[in-house]
Amino acid sequence: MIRKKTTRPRPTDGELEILRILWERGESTVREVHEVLDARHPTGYTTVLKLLQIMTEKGLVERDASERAHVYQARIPREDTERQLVGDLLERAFAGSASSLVMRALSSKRTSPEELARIRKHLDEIEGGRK
Amino acid sequence: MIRKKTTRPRPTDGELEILRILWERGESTVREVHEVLDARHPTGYTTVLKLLQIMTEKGLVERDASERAHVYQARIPREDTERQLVGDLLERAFAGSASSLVMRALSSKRTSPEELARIRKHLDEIEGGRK
DNA sequence: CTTGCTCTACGAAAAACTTCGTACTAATTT
DNA sequence: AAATTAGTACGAAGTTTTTCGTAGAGCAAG
Repeated sequence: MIRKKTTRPRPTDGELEILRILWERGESTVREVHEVLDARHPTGYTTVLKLLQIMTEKGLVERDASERAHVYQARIPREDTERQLVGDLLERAFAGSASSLVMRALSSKRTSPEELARIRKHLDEIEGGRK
Repeated sequence: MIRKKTTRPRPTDGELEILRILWERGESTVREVHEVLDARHPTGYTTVLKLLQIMTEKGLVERDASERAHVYQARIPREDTERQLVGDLLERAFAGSASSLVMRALSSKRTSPEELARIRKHLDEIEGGRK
């Protein structure tokens, strides 16, 4: 199969849910992923299996089939995916204006003083590094 | 048809594109929306028409059929939609951590000093208002 | 009036996602 | 050894999104 050079499409909702579990837990079997997912919202075992198989085809995860229960792990880094998703939303809904996006993010949900402080620190780092 | 009380599903990519045009232009005919959209990426006229019809059914836009060329306008405010989208992403990908999201937003694309200043101002306003 | 343009309505195909049932195989228990 | 359990593979159905083609109505020129 030929590798796509173009940018990856955003992961779907289902894919992202699974990726997050794999990022957190690291290598996991279908059963393990299913347990976490099923607790959040009832899901059939084979549903998770199928999704993992599709994600393997798409190159989102990697499968180790050496054991009977295959072991999966994410193949795309969390940071990259987060950047992709937020960058996509930035263009799609905010015409590239980061300040609008940040403003909405902060108004969508009460943000703790600690969070706000962390954001300030990021800003300092960025501006510091640029000056 | 019965009106859903639960939260609206996120607008799809196509819907968002059209909503943005309506937010910008205000009331518009299919032809007007099509012109803008087609310039961005080639789209058939009836494709836009159909999408607007579906969006009417879904309650995303409102149609004024008094003239021969129906006139559409967005029925959901831009701010609400932006908040919805960013809030959704916040939960879906960042487990509610606004600072992580902001950090990624800023790293997904170089942000101008003006933008950064604007963000600082938002932070000031939020913290000021809270104290 | 008839031809042609501009619209809307509607059906429907194609792709992408989600979900699950069934079949089959390998291991484990009784 | 037979029965149960734990897995994978695969097909397929249901839904949602995207995209158009075709039909038909209304109006305006010729």
